[in-house]
Amino acid sequence: MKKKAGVTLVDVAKLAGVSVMTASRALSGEGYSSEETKAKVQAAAKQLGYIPNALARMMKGAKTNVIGVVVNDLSSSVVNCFVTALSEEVRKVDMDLFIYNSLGDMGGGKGKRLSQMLHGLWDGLVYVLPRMTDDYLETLEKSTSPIVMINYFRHETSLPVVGGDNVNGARDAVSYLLELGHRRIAFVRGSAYTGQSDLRERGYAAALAEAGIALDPELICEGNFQEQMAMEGTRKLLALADPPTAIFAASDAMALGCFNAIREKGLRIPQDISVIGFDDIPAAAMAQPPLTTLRHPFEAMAQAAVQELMRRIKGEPGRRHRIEFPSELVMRESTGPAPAAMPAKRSRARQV
Amino acid sequence: MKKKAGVTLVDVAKLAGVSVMTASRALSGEGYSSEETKAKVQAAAKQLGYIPNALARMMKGAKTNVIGVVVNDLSSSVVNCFVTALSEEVRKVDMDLFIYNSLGDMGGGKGKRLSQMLHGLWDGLVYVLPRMTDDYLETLEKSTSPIVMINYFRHETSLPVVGGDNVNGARDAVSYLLELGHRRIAFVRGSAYTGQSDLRERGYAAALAEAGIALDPELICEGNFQEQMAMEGTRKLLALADPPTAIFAASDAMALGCFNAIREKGLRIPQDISVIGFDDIPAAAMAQPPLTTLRHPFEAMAQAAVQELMRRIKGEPGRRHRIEFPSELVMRESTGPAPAAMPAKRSRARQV
DNA sequence: TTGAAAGCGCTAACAT
DNA sequence: ATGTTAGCGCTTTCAA
Repeated sequence: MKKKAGVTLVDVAKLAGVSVMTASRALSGEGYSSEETKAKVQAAAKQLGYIPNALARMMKGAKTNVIGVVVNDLSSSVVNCFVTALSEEVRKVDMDLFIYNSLGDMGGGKGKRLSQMLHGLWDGLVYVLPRMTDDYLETLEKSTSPIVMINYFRHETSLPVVGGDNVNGARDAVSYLLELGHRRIAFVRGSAYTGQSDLRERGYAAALAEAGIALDPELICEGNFQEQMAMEGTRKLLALADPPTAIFAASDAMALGCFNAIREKGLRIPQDISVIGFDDIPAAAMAQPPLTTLRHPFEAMAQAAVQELMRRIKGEPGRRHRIEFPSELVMRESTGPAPAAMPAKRSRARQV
Repeated sequence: MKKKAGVTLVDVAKLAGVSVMTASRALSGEGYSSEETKAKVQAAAKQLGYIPNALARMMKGAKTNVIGVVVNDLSSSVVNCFVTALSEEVRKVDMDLFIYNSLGDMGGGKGKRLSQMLHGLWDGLVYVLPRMTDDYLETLEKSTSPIVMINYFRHETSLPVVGGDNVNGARDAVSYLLELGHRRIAFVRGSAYTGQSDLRERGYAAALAEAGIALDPELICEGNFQEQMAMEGTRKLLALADPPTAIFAASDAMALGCFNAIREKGLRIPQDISVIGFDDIPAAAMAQPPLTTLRHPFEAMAQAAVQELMRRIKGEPGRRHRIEFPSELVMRESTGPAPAAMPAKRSRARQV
């Protein structure tokens, strides 16, 4: 296989009886060319089944008109929501979008390959909920390609970050539960990679502090943003001597895991126990009962990310280093008033 | 911006005091080069922060080592399962994988752009559950690039197709319900794009025919593979004078939609009504009750697709034109014996 | 309006 | 073990 089977512009030009350059112009519409030659060239192109080689075109102009999105875990609903929103935004600015699934491997192992792909193929990159080593982040910061991150709070970084307001979102969630009369409110953590879980926990602690309720370490349970682990954690929570009357899960997926553990025990949501999530993934609205949660403005965030990226691609200065979007409390049916407390429990709850 | 900011191999070679070619060899490890120069060049590359331009490299060898996956709807769980499985398979053969989300637009509108991207960037393409116009399919068939499709049955095609055995899977599903004593079995259709829904419906019809039960058009309801529409359809099904005792949904997502409508009516699954899905997406196992369904062997199918694609990329003849994988019945808790029939209904059911 | 030449960054093939 | 030449397919000069 010496030659790539494809038809090249040279072939088209030859058939049309013009120079390569003329053919190029006729097909791209850039520069001048008579209607006549244009028609002739287009006919030739069609006849030969000519398809321009994207690579070669990209090599010249520094622009590829492609934006890359890097994710670690495509099966995450949140990631999915962002990717879908980004796809639509990118289309609006007339670029193409390719998604690269690093399968959780960013910086370790073969991560090197990714950072190589990084170059030349894209005009810019969006990292969605990235999960990267510190080394990798450093490499990225040094890179000259335009980069924007979505929801990365693990470290301070010089890269632009578009994110939700996790602290205030979480505070709102917990305040809402407090208003409903809950006092024993559990928190299910997510994994630490993006730093979001920590912020949400901070909001949780802040709301409790404002209400004068001491933090009970028993009520904080480990999680990884996924259903399974939240289910296991909730089982333990429910087995506590003084179990919570409400659970704030750091993600909707985990909130749905809580649902399962709660039902398993024969308890009702929200009569016996309230559950509130974070993110507002599609499954939240479809759950039984529909899940109360905090909504990320996915579309707005995607738009901001793309705009910021385009600005950098065009060489304009970035507008802001960090863009935060407030999360909106979506009240559905998984939250309700705290159940009337039993005397024994009441006394224990008060002791704090 | 005349020059791309990036450091090129020329810069590295200059700094290291060697020729470009030597630098190339030292970095790639191909061909001979002394340890000394290798070290020198690598140091220079590191110092300058050199990143090879993927594009330029691709232009030479006809191979890009990239496989593209084209999907219409990334938010579909089934698509997601395939993409994830493909990502892993592709990694095993040491290629990279990029995902292109056509957002439902394949052949119409800007579809042209996609088919252009097709060229040069990829060594091969996998279309997952494609949703394309006939024109587009024809273009693809004429294309010289290696292409494999997953679960496309809409038309006969010369392209290799890796697919599940929809007819027999559906037949198994319905046979199972029949064994459980169900006689009024509804079917919720999916959208027609890939042709899978039709095949599943055929299996449904076949199983009923084998059991000597006539098809009741009232029991067949429209759907689009998604939760919402199945929910609406199920409401109508349940409002029927002689409602079904079991529902076979053409996808898990729809089966979960059925769940909602059933619960809404205060009915229990599976005591009052059984539900069976198709695909075995992750949410199926986590549902309440866990959903009985037909499992696609995602991993095996992804592997077959990648292997077939690699064979074509390497210029070897494709092994098979069409590779089918049987679906496996996964019995969970959403199916149970048919409820004892009421006299009135019994008689109607018998009339067929 | 068209054409010729140059070169993007890299590597295969052939020298040295 | 290293350097030189040439060329991938296209577009950006510049000249006609």
